[in-house]
Amino acid sequence: MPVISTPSPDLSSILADWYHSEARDLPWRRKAFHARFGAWGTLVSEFMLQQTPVTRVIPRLEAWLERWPTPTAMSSATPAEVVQQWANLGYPRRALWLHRAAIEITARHGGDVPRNVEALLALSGIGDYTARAVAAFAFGDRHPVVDTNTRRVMARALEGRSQPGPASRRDLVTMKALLPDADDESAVFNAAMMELGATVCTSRAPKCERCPIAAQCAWLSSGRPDTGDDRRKQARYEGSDRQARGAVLKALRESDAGAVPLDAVIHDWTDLAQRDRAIDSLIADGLAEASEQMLRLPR
DNA sequence: AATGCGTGGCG
DNA sequence: TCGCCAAGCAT
Repeated sequence: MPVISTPSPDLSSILADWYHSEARDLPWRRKAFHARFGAWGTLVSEFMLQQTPVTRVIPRLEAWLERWPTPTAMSSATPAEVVQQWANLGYPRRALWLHRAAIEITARHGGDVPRNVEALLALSGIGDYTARAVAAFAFGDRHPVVDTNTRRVMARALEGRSQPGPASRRDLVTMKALLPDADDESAVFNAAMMELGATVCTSRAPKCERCPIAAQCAWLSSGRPDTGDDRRKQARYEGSDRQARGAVLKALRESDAGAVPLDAVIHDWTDLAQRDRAIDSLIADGLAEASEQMLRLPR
């Protein structure tokens, strides 16, 4: 009988095999995409993917990059143009932050997206996730990339919980300990953990029968217990201030004249105090400006 | 550290 | 129908 036992493959090689055969063919994973747009392409895709689903980002990304193929190109745009191009991707402050980041990259880094995580973190709109995603996926460096997907996979596979707890910087430490030693393998590991969480180890109705690491999952082996969910619930959108802001901004984006009379902005809105609140807060956020009783996108 | 911030698809 | 959820960030 066999004297030589086959070593059981480690987590990272199982995930790498699975990733290479099962991962979705997304634009930002193509070699041609990196050849055309470099790290800027990765950075823009990551901004758009902050809380906006992949399927909604895909049709908007290429148009953005064709209009502004480099940080320097985008740095000379106006906020109004950027917010307009962002359209209905949601959370329009991200468009302003991306614009500021482009200006900062042009000023501080000669127009080249920095590779260093500290430098990336110093840019507007870039936090722990985006900084390391750019460093790992655009530059191939070894950093723990922690997002909602990897946190859920770690919570289930490692802790046996049905949902992760609130996001914590400790997650970075946990993820880093799982990374393979080699830079390139570590980038694949990050991508594979995210892909697994996005397509198999989903928040609701996870497809454990299709999971490549089912055999080593603490949650599955203990019978998928409901361990509770201490994540904060999302506030209701219907009737919210956010909905009012969204309606005002939509009106500004769609205004042919580029400006709307203040008293005509979402004129059919029933809660007038809420409408005024929305306008004031958009101005405070730099997403709108008022002059001569007109409201417009910021110039 | 808890909150506020868009929008739309899906079960 | 309607609540859940989505590659987070700044304050």
